Amino acid sequence: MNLQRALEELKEKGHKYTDKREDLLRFFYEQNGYRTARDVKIMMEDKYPGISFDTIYRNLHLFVDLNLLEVTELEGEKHFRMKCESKHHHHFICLDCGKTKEIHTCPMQQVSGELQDYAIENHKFEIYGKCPACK
Amino acid sequence: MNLQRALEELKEKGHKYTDKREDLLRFFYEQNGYRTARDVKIMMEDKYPGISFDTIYRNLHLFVDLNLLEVTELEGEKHFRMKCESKHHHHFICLDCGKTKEIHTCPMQQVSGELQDYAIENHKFEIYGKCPACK
DNA sequence: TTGTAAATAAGAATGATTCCGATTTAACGC
DNA sequence: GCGTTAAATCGGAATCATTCTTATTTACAA
Repeated sequence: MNLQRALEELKEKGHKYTDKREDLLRFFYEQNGYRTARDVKIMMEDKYPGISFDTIYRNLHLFVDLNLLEVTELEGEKHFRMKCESKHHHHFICLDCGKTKEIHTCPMQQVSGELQDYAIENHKFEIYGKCPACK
Repeated sequence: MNLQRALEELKEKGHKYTDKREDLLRFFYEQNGYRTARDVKIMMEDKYPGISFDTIYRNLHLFVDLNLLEVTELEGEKHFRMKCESKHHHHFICLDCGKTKEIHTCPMQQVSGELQDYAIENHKFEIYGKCPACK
């Protein structure tokens, strides 16, 4: 899903187009890593001085609901990244720069047998460390 | 490791014995699930009215450092549980009651090949849902 | 028993996130 | 284009988890 398609999706679901939303989405589409609300604010303040955290969080959560972004919790802070289009996978996350690498191993098939009477809702498999550039 | 052994460990590392520390550890040893600092405070207030969050957090972190407790981040809050003694494994976590079930599948062996030039520091594999009792 | 460093209490401070009331704006129909 | 209206935004206060600070208390070794 590219930026144009994402913006159409927004409209189809009855949300309004705003410059801020386009720029926020573009920010995530232009990188391959997790970013915090604070990162977003710093980036947006160039063009929109005085943009409020309320706007940023509201939109981040909207985009997560619309499945345009995904979120993970790291060091007491929510981190967001563009939603991957490729088939189900997990991520290595660089603790320095936030960049990610896809991991195409998922242990859930082997696990299901161990959880017969449990209602599985979701799962998280993440690997943390330093990417080659930050090492 | 049982409660007595944990308390000895405390002393060996040069920390003092206090009733609060014993009760805090016992609380975790008596259950099999993740609990928040708030949960601990509520439990402790019966016996120690006016116990401060500072004391609770300080001790929780001390016990994590001493490898007596482990911690995970869930819904914007840190959750703690007794450190498991059995060999490396992961957990199913009930989103209602916090109780856990050990998962004896770890995908890290298969993954290492995908991360040749990366410095892996740690990883997290957790499954979330409802346990049989809460379902 | 006493000295001292560790532990604790109480409450202020911090940092991320959410809420609220007032204002602005996108989009729709005319 | 113009007016209407619900959605979006702003600015700042509020909230919630967590940490810090300062003064006081306590465990325990000598």
